[in-house]
Amino acid sequence: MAAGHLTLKDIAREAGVSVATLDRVLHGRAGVRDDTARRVRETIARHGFHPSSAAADLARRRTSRFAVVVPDGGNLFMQAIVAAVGDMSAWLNARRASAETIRADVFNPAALAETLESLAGRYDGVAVVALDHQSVRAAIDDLVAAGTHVVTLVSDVPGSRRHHYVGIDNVAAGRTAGSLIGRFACGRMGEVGVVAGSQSLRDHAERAFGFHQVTGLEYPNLSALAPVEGGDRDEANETLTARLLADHPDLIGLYNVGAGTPGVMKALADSGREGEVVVVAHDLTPVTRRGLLRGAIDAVIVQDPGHEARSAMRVLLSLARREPILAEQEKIRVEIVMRDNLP
Amino acid sequence: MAAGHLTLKDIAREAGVSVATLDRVLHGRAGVRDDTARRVRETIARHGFHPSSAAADLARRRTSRFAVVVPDGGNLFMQAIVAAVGDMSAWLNARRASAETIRADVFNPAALAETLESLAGRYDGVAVVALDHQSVRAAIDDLVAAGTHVVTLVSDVPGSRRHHYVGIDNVAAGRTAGSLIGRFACGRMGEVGVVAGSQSLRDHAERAFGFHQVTGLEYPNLSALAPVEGGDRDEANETLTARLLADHPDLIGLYNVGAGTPGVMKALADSGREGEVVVVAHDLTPVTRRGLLRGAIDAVIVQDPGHEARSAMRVLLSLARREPILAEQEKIRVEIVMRDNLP
DNA sequence: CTGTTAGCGCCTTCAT
DNA sequence: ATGAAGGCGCTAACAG
Repeated sequence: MAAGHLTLKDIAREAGVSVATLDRVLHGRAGVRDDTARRVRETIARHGFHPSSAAADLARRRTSRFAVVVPDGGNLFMQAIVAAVGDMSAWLNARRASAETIRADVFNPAALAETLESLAGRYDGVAVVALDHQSVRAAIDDLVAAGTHVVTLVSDVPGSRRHHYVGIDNVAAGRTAGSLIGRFACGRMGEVGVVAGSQSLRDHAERAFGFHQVTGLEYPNLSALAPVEGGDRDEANETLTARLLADHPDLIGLYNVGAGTPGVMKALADSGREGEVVVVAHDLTPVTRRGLLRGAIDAVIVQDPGHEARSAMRVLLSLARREPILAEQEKIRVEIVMRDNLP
Repeated sequence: MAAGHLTLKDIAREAGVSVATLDRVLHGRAGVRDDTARRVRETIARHGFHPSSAAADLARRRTSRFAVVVPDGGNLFMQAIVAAVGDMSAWLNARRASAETIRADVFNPAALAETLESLAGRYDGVAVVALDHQSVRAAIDDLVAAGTHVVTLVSDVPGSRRHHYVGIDNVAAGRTAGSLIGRFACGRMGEVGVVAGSQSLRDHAERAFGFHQVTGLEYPNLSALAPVEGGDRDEANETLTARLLADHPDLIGLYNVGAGTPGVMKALADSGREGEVVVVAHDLTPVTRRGLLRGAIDAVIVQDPGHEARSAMRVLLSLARREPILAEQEKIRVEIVMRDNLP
């Protein structure tokens, strides 16, 4: 490991070829005789040579335009994603890349698909908070076919040809919520309410599935109710939760699968049963944060929106530059946050 | 946000100066009249201009050598850090930088200090798993004074002049462990054993502190015992844990603060009380992973060694390049891992 | 105080 | 199938 890093020229000279040939080998381009290529590769390997990414980027003079498609009228979580993307503009700019966020009606498959279609050709990469639906899947496949790199963000579209999914394993998140409520219930007998945004959102459905899986199999003392859907809206969630509490006097747990936690907490507080009911919710917001601190919420399942936004941008950039992506680094974890490990 | 990114030349022309002057302003170097500088800065801001980092890196032709100082005979966690550093070599190499790992006797302040001293001048940056001790602190300060960038890794030395700490808030980690055991104990009355590596390791001491803080204040049903020290060794921990279990028939919880979890689990299994005692440990290893899966361990507090190693390298590189570091991105979280969110 | 200019290491035509 | 040579945008001498 000496000083003065080696350069293309050094390796070329040692391999007895020109830098052009070396470059061809380095990038697997055609036009090199097999044995020449072999000899060159051997020299590269022997020195553990890696071309300077700075020089490569400079010479390639490639610029990339990315789009981030998020729900319009998004909740705090989505706003955090948008903000994080904005915070990366300087970073992207220094790398001759840029990102724009685009609002779309994510609850409307046709509209979302149309928005995606309209992006073809105008962007080198697209990150999209997607709805898992036929037409959306088709739109994603079309984009990919047109040469655009696509990553799904937060909510995946597994059947599609998207290059990468940036987000958590939502079934695992739901299972985690189930275990948490199961443990915190301490063997008490009772029912557990599940409030979701919409079961047609893949992430919500998967969370609810994981949740029921664990409570059903491992906590016979608990009976998890079928999810009610409030569209992630505070008022709807408040009404639904109030009804849940009224209808089930022995409700001992609440799992809020999506956004709209303020509504759930409001109804719980109004019922006077705050503290008696074990509550698990998703995502850190001022409301969930306060809920944790005063003991009204027992745990929050978190996926860091900043991590996700940055990961999406890094992945799109790597795809554009044809660099390998570090899987380990890009994996988004299901985090459990309690009062004591609040970030 | 049009296409063809702007360049130094463009901005210089528009501001009516040469690229040299622009460069001076851009890097806050002296030799520019105030009003010229102001005018130039205005032009830069108006265009949201960011110089191409690729071109800058290339022109600067700077190479950096980093050292990562880790405990010799390290445990699995330390091995993971070393492995992660190794995995970054290609990445670093492409950026004209390199990292070597150096073993040191971390439990011996004098030896560690001496190792650190010996690094002065030979490296541009040092990441060190430090022992919080006078002589180590002095060695760090000397390194910094000599112009070497220093980041502490995993265990901090707060009084020192290190540029950055890469690691978790260990008091918070201890509190989290306390809350977890408190909740999982479900109000049962009893004692909780605390096994540490050494109270003279700052991270262990802080975790134990946070743990006692929470159990003492919020779980009157629990009485946390004073920490016993097994030096992170399996055999010692096994002996200590066996004694703990024998001496305290009403022990209902165990918190293993450091490494050596295999010893603790062995003793617990042998006592036949596995499953009755709530167990919280640190770090994911094959043993803690298996413990979680079969229910012998209730939760594991995790700091991702891969994240930490990468963060340390990124921070050292940013320091060397005089780039700002993204605090939000470099913050290491206290993660709670249960069976269901095992990564 | 300000401007000119020669590279940095690689990629990419264009010749051969 | 291979080589030669001109940039890419920025930095750092060196002039003025």
